[in-house]
Amino acid sequence: MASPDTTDTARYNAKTAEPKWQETWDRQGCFRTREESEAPGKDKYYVLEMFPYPSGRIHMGHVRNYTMGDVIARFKRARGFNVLHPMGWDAFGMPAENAAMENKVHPADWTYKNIAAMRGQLQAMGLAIDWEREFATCDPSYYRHEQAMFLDMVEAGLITRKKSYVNWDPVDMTVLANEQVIDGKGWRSGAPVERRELTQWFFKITDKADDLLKGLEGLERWPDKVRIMQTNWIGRSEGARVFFPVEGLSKDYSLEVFTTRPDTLFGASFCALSPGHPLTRELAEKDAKLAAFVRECEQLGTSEEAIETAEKKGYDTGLRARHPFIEGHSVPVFIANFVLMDYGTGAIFGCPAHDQRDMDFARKYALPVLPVVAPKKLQGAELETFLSELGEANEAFDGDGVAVNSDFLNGLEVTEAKRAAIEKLEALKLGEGTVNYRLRDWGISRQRYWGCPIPIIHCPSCGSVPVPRADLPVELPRDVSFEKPGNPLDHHATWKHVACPKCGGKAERETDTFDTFVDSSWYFARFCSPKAETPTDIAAANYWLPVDQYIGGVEHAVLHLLYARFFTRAMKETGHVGLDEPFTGLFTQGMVTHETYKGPDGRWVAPDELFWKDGKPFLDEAARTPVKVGAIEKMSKSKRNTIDPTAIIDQYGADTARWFMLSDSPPERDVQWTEEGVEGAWRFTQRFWRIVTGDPASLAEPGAPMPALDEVAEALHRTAHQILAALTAHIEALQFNKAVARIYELANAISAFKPQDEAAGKWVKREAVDMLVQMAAPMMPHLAEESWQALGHETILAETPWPIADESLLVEDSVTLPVQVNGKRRDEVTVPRDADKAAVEQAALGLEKVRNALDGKTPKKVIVVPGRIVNVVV
RNA sequence: GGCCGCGUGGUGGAAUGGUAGACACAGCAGACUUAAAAUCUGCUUCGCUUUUUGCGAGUGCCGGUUCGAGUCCGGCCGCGGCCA
Repeated sequence: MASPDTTDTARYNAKTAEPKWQETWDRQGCFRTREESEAPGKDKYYVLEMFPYPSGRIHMGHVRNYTMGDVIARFKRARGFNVLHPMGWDAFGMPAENAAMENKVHPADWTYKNIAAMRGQLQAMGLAIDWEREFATCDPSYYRHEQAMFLDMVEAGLITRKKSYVNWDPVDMTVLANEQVIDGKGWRSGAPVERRELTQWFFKITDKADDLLKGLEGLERWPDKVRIMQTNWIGRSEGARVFFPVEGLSKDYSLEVFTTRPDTLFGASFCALSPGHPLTRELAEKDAKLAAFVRECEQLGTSEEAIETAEKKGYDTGLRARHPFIEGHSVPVFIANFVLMDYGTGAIFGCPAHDQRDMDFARKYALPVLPVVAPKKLQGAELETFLSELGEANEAFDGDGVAVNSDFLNGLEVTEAKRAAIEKLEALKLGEGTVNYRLRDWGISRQRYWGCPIPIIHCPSCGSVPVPRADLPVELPRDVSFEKPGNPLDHHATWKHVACPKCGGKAERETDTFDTFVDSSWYFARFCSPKAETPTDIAAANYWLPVDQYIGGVEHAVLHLLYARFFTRAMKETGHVGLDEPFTGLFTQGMVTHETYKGPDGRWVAPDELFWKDGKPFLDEAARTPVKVGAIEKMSKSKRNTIDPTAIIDQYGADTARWFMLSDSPPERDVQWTEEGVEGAWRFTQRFWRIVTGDPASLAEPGAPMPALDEVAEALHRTAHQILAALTAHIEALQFNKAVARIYELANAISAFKPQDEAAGKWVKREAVDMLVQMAAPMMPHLAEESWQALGHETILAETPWPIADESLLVEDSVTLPVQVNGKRRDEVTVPRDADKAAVEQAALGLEKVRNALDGKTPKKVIVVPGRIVNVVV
């Protein structure tokens, strides 16, 4: 085939056209944001794609994400909205420090260099972005406001400092996220990870758990999937706190446990404490064996999964806990590795018959298994059998049923029994009904350099003292070394030693920095007034927020989106914004995938290293070494199945890449990158250009008055307006693949158009071609501008209003209805649109094929759905 | 194991309960060309029928609701995601 970068003048040359139009848009300030006062009578529209981490190069996922956002931005602008469409950089984080350690480059230099490279790549995509609002979260001019808000939030009681377990890498001397722990070892050092207790800063997100849960109900333009994931993550569960007085201690002590199943209290056969429980600590001080057991537990990771899959282990303290309901009965107290200090009260009671974990534990330590719930339908002998089998079983029964062996609860169904048990506990003052959440407070301390410093000074006499506002920002020191393991801020010679702002005595800075999720929890608000002297300009924030359409990967369904929702509430409480929910519309796009290839040595082979012969890939041109085609997977460096967007843009142009990313696959689903697909997209850009410019003499002058239309001209006229209406609805609904199909349909209709009357033909073809170009503009903006100009228009398409479909052309005068006999299609009948049912029925029954199908029988019933279908029932 | 989503041609995918397969990719045939590429035209769910006309089957499987089911309901099978 011809090379895409040919200079043939009959071809559309993306290589020259694209930079030209990018420069024109830039020079004319087409995408500069208009403040409220500059846009009277316009509604605002804020479209935002999740901002990228500056890794160094954009990838196809970015291309897909930013193309979708750009289509919306351009479309909404053409539809008369005042649009905010900004871009920035999620610029703090570990990869910069890794690069510093590996390549001896300063994290700041590495980051800003990457930003410059990626900005250039994004600009080559021709995005309708207001670059004047760009910022990076590692700019002190950004993070100073984050520090100020942190202090506001400390004052507002939204933040707490407490101890918590972390994954500790003893070699790198750093805290690891759960996903950095692989098989219990640090991902970089390979050293066994320890659970360690550190004092850290926390946002009190659990205080807002109910509010965050309720808020989800109002987010109607969010995918249900994401709302369900957040609901599960918050994990609200109703249950009870129960007190078990402990015997065998020198003091009076009641163990507080949380349970979602107070109805199974009569089946309790032990209590278990978390290794981190205060009572455990106390006991461990006098019990070396217990202390050793606790240490062993701390070798385990902190993730629920790690704890869940580990072998259940316990340590019998010898203490007994008195049963709240059964006089004179007590159960043993264990320390158990599967009890989480962070969930509930850090202590449970075990009812082995009705909880699998408790069952496993009971069998291991030979504890009794007493069934206290049975399926309702079981009676007499069947019930006896069920209960005795469960008593011997290794499988717990956690289904619904009625209480048995449970004194005053007997016969009550689970829900009823829970309520009755709670009432009794409250009457006995041995417990109460309570709500527990799976959600934990958001720990934001990171023992790392490349993050926003926490603006606190620790003074031996005054405690944790906020850095005075006048001293903000607390800037990261530039002169740091990554030679030593651990946090460079912690062993910096001078930075951390300061005078206490309160007493003036010797004090030390907090050397932890913020979790980068903090940075991304408010950037959308900063975009409203990126240069303001305060974190937000409240008027600008009130105007632009909420984000009307937010677009990003589903991998952020829980953490980022939940934190941002919390942070917005916290900003509202501290007076920085005026709303609770930052994103009214959310769209989660699918991944970009590609085939994978494996060479004979089992190593992954990149697509551009292949030689194709007879549709099969080889490692060499002579086709001697075959390559195995593997699964279609998300593009990733490790599988070597990535395609570099810049290479594609160089070869085919940005419009081709954009068009391909929008074609075929529904945007929420994964899209497979294929060579054929991108070739097809490129060929269409050329065909588009030929349709528009191939025969200028066949088009009327722009703005020419409409002549009388003959039948064929009228048909194209209608088609164009119908397609316009459909495409407009598709883009509104973010159904880009369908919008693409409509463009093809119109292109096909124009190609197939055979005018009869010359004047009418010229006029409707001009209209159809103009519309085609305008409709394609959000998706292929450069090609559309070039076409628009070639069509003789004086305006810039980026500033031209969206065309309006003529409603009267959307309905046809006559309709063709399928005619079924007994639900089977036999023929079709064309009738006037407003024909009454009797007339349609008569026309349908008169059809020869229908009569044949009836075979002389009399119709029992004829169903006529106007404008839809006729069904003759025999 | 729980929750959620998805199963439609060779492929990606269309289809307010109303003509299943729009649109595209790939493939095949033809036109143009010395030839190829590009481009243009046509065909392309499967089976039966000599081609047409036509007939039959068909949206993972089984059943149900309905005049009518890819779509709604119940049960199964398979795949994917999240949580465990």
